[in-house]
Amino acid sequence: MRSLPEQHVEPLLARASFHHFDRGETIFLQDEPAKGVHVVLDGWVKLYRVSHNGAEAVVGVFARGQSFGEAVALRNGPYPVSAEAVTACEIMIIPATSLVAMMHEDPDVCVSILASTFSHLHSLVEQLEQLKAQTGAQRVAEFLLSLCKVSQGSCTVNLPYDKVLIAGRLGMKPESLSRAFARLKPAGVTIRRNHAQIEDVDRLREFAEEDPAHAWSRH
Amino acid sequence: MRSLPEQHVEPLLARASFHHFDRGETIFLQDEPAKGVHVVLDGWVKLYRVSHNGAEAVVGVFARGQSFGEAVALRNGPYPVSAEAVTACEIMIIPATSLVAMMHEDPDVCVSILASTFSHLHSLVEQLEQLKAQTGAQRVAEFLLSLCKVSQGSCTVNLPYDKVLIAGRLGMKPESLSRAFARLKPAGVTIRRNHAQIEDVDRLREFAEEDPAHAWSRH
DNA sequence: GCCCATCCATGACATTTGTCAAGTTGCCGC
DNA sequence: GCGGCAACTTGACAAATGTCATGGATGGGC
Repeated sequence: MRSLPEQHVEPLLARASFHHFDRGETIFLQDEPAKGVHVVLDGWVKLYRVSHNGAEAVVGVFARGQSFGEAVALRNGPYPVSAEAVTACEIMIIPATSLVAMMHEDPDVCVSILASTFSHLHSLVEQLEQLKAQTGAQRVAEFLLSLCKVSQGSCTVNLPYDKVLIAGRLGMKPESLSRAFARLKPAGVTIRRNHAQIEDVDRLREFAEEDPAHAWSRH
Repeated sequence: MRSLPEQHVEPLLARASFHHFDRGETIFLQDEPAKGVHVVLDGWVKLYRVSHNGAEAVVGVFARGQSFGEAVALRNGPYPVSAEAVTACEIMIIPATSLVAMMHEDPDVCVSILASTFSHLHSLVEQLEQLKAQTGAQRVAEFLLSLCKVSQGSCTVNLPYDKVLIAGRLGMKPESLSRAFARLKPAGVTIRRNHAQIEDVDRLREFAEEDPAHAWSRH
């Protein structure tokens, strides 16, 4: 939603509704009818699916400034995922009808919405690639790199949410995440509390991109 | 694209280009600039990503009548995935400029495009859920069920493409697919050549939805 | 300060999956 | 029919991950 043309922001804000959610509170559930586009003003939100057997698969974690539910709101369908506040949250909901009205006035709004939807699509594709092509430890490495502001040298990053959620986001159990952290130690990563110290970003990147199949052969 | 309002089909067809691809031929590569929306007229197309270490992750397999590349074409960005003809294919490419022009005339076209993009999004979310929450054998079971036309009783389905691709689509190696097929035998599935015989659809569904963690406990 | 709940790390073990190698099957051209 | 190729299956083994149980650290409430 950040790409929305400036002149349209005001009227949308006027028709939006604002909500507070406490940590752990459900924002909406899978299969509920869509209320509109959700924009995170503050806090963290996770999107997840619960499968038949009860397992939970985290599909995305959203921070301040990000939005979700564009496509589903405009189609007026049911949510394909559930949403839960991971921390206390402020959420803005823009009713689909406002967006539709605006789309009729200015087709560029379509492109903005498509842009946002596309970035979700892209993120899902990346998650799939990582799940299929990387080991747990490598996914953790990528995750740390994505939080890292510098592109070389050393760096300390803050783990943005608790480890159970990080594990879920990366498609593993918390125990596996712990072990993955341990396995990153030789690559120069130290975990203390909710901080991760990276000795050398390039070294970590190399670790993340190496072929898992050949990892053992190098001594 | 099937949901496109009727009156717009003709002008799009007039500006579209048509292409033939042989089996195994590359349709486009990741990071190439997008040419437009691709519609499969005949054959099968796979979308995939190649990660740093060379592993290939299949992200989608498309059949006659399906389209892909909507969002990326309209954003004018690079493809996030590569596309390859799995069988000989006929592909129609609709230039993004035609779509943009049409969007300006009729905002409902936006909704059609969003609908298509959304269904891709949904499919990716489902894949993620399955990868994270189900065992290989269960994913194979779901795959067979999705090919199955009947909703109960017995059924014979045709495996639409070769097993290497099925394995890739389900996030496993061909060897694991073979073993998964073997494990489905007790659930009433027999594989012969490229046909799968399902004794009882409900029984298979039950197998697919059972909690993998408790699978061993039931004798 | 102390207790307790929560989060996290670790170990032992079962299961699953990948890897490598070998064997089987069916198909095609001759 | 025969060779030869490609697709597939199977087995043995190693690595990765999940499961369950335990114990340690941290931080809040009293």
